[in-house]
Amino acid sequence: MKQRITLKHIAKIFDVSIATVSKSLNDSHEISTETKEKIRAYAKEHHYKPNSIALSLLNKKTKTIGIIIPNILNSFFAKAFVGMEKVASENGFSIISCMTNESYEKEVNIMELLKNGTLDGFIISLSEGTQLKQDFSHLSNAINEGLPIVMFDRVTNSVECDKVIVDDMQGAYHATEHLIKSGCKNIALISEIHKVSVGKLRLKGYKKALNDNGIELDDSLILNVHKKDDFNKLLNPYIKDNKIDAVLSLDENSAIKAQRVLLENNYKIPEDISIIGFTNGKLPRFVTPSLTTMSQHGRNVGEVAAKMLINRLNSEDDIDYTTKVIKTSLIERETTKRL
Amino acid sequence: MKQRITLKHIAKIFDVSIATVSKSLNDSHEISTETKEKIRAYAKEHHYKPNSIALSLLNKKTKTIGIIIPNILNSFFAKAFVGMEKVASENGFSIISCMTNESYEKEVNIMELLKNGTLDGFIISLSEGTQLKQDFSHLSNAINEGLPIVMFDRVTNSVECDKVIVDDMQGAYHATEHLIKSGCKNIALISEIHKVSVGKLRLKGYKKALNDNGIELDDSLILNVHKKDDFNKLLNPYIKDNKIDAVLSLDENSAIKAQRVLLENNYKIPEDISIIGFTNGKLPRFVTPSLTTMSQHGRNVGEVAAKMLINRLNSEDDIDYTTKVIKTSLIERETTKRL
DNA sequence: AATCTTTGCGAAAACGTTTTCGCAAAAAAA
DNA sequence: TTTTTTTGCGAAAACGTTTTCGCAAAGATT
Repeated sequence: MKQRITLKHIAKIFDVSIATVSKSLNDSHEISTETKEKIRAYAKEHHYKPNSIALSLLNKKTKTIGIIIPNILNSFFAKAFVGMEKVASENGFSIISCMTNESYEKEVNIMELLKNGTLDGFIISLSEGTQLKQDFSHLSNAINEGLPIVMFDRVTNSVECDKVIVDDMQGAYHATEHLIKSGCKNIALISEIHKVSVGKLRLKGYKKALNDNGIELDDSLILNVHKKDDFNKLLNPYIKDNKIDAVLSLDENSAIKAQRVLLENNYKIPEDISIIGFTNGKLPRFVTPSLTTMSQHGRNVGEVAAKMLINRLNSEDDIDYTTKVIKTSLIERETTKRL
Repeated sequence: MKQRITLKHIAKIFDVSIATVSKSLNDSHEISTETKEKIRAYAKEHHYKPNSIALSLLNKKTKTIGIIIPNILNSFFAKAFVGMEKVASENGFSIISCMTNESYEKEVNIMELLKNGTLDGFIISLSEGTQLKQDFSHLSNAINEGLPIVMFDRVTNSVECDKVIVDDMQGAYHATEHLIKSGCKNIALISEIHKVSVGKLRLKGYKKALNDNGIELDDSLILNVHKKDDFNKLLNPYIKDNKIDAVLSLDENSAIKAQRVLLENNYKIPEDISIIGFTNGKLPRFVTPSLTTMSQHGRNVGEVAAKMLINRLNSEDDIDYTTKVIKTSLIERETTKRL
């Protein structure tokens, strides 16, 4: 285990000061070409790399951003993460990442931990726990301590900062209207995410679309489910009486789960019943029949969020906070009728 | 944008030296209770947090590990990542993560960049590019510079370090044998990953199982495919002549793609043809019929890898390098016949 | 009253880097 | 030759922290 080479080492070798070495490596005009060349040659040969910790301490900048997401196994977050990683890496930033597993406590702890100087700023999507508790002081504290935040997807109005959101309401509205236009009248809404902001907005879009199209809202068609729920049981009452002719799922999984149950009950899709889901991962594409979904363009969301943060970090003066809205788009596949 | 509070600030407030402040906050017996209490109270009130950059510089330890994976959208890597994050966070380590997108250049660049002192060690799964190029000097350099590495899944014998691998050969052997025992004789092998170590090992297992069970190897049944290939075209020759009665897929996607084509061609699964895939993400579980897969226990792989690295980092003396093998297990679902 | 011990604190070094400023020697100009 | 300018380099401070050592004052022991 060799010692890492430092300016001091090199200085000793050539019997010069560390200042001279530093300046040589930075190609300062203060140093003679001769000296510069021999020092740079030596440094190169021995793979000298400036210690970035020392630089961070000096410059009070770490060129590192913290990304805090609820769960990387969710394909929307995974895609957003990929987008951020791309932009960060293009701009010479490193990424420190954390998963909150939807826990408020983990979110607070991890942020407290990372406020210790290792980071220049945060990109975060709120955990379910945080959105339930409605306590955002860990976020405002970070901003007060000089650490800018970009919130994406799951955001809150209670914190003033840059935001990147998906037009969830509009997306759900669009999806619902698409179902209506293709002849569906009894559209069940299934959601595992009724507790988070995003879920609420999508519900709003669903309701508005029904209303605008003269369909009365039937509360019994709104199913707020949990991850472990048995979809067979859940859907049974509706299937028995042929009560529904479409399913709009607000999250990644429940559309697929519903589809399974419907297929098992010999429904023809999309003839008897149409399905639209949210979040466009691999799943909807590969399932049979392939699932029509609203794409939230996760990668794009991530790219935009990272750009916003990096812009702010790179700019001298204060920029006004902005909120960017990424448009969803409907990816038509086999679970909906063509209009 | 407030200044972050430092020892110096506090020292000035109470007109003491920074040494006194530091000692007070660390509850040193050298300082009178009175002084300690007032300083600690003030520090707490003003949310003082020691600057970890300064500490890192002092201790030459960053409590941060670098995780380098080809692609987080692959569910095996995503799961491994989750496992690592869990273990790291439990042990007070932060994670800096990077995706190579299978590129040798990106892998080298990112490692060079991160060798600058920000990290205590690496966990890496080699990119396809690196496995093709067979140039591992960026890895051995890291080790020489005192940065331990744990390699997982895609490893190489050319670098001596800790490793966590899946028993790929045994897994493929097991899967193949399972197909044989359920009556299959013409088992097609489809692989998108023939270029990487893991794919080669699995192929070996497949061949050995055939051999051990007295089935002659038919090279025409081995299909090395590419991500963008059209599976319809690809499988057409085999379908036309009913040439195969089973498919063993070595990667995450091709089993699903093959299944689609087979279903479209009115094969009954598993009666006419059985399918087994590798990598147990959401996809195989949700697809209809659900897909029998070899689980590689990604989360477990990740946990073990992180533990190995952290153990090494936390221990004073040199530990011998070890390689841990995680056993795969067959998850029987609907694409294989029950034995 | 003289000595020894304890208590409470500060000075300074160390981690690795960049940068400002000063200064001597060499080169150029007078 | 004397003065001015340029060239080449080093000393020192700064970033924020911990820790070792030294030292004075107070307290305890003779």
